[in-house]
Amino acid sequence: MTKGITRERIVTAALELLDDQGMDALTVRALASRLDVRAPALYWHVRNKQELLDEMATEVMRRVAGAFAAVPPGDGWRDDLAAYARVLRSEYLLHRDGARIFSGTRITDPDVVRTKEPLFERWTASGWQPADADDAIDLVTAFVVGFVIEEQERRQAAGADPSRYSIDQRDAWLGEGASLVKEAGHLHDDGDRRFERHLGMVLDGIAARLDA
Amino acid sequence: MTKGITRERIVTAALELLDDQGMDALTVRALASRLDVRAPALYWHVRNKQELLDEMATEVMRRVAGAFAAVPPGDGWRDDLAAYARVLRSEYLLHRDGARIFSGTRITDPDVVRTKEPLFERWTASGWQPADADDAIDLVTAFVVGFVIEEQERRQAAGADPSRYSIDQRDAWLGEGASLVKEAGHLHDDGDRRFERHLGMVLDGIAARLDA
DNA sequence: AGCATGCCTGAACACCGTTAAGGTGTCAAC
DNA sequence: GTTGACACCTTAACGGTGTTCAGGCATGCT
Repeated sequence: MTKGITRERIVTAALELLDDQGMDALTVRALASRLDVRAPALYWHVRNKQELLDEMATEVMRRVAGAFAAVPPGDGWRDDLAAYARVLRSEYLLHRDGARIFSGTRITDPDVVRTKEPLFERWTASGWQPADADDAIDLVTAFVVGFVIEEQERRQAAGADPSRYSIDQRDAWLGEGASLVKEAGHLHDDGDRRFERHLGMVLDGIAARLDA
Repeated sequence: MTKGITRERIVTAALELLDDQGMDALTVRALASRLDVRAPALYWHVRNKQELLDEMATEVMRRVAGAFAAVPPGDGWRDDLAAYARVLRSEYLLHRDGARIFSGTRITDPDVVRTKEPLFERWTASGWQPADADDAIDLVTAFVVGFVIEEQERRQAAGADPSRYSIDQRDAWLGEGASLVKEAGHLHDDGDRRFERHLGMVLDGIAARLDA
């Protein structure tokens, strides 16, 4: 193992540690140990733990931008937005509690923000105002964040206590009555299909407002 | 100050402490001190800090349910959903980092979940399937969560470093080019109007799929 | 009177993020 | 070839965290 510690190696090791052991185990000491180094060594490269977390979030968004750039341009804004939503979700899903941890954090790298420019160019060329494009991206982002937070919480709770998400268990927990709430729970699906269905509604809503 | 500590008093005191001082200051010792008691005393009433956080989240959702129940029934599902979205947002906004902290946490009180029943009754009576109602509520919830997470992050960052969100500062940070991204940033609005506009799009999307 | 039980305290443990002071290696200058 | 500067890492330590444990008052039941 090479001994040179760099800011980038710290960030990628931190993401690995997060995935392996979860947020609580992401301590400075554990991270240092994974890099074969003592804890204070990290403070030479990073101001403090918060800066490390910001850097991790930026790295995740960098990967989102990279993965999105690799997707061939779609046939209109709807394809583009759908591709962005899927990329964002899958990048969040790669990391434990990814959506909760990495959403709403300040991006520290301007290049990541600038990847939006080609999108804006395409959309304005087809008649959108920049403000519309901004609304559309932020709305889709908000939806994905909210969706994946709930998705990951559900997944994690099911992993920790499988009985918890059994239908019978839930019905019993709900007690008497509430038959429609129970019924809805029985029909509740998970995963990609649900995501695509909800995403479709969001895109329909954008279309209703902004499409000519 | 009465000396009897109860689970409820702990939870409300914890919410107050969170609002006053923020998440980092929400320590077991500080909370105990606010209740005129030493830290280990709390462990008689609460298993551990995680359970306390779950209980806080449930309390917030209980207040959402209460506030929503106080709203007169709307004229169709769209009014109901909009009212729910507004109540949820404002309850999140009441607490520092509310959306990030309280979203996607397991609700520990079945009564809170059961408040959805009357809504489901009204909507199915007017033609919706229970699965549709479930989709609609969850989609709106996801949107509100994502929206408010970003809203609170922005607000907090602006408070900590006002220059950070100045337009000139941002343009300089973005560097050369990216003119459309910059322009969109200039037009970006905040607060209630933005929320209502985005909420309207989400509801339009639901209407496009589920309305007859 | 005695005993159990409910609720709280004091002391302690292991671990956390972070800082301070000091060592080792590398490389440039003289 | 020695000296000095600097980058990078270590050991030691500080204050604070969540949590546990043994004990200590009250209160109420037998």
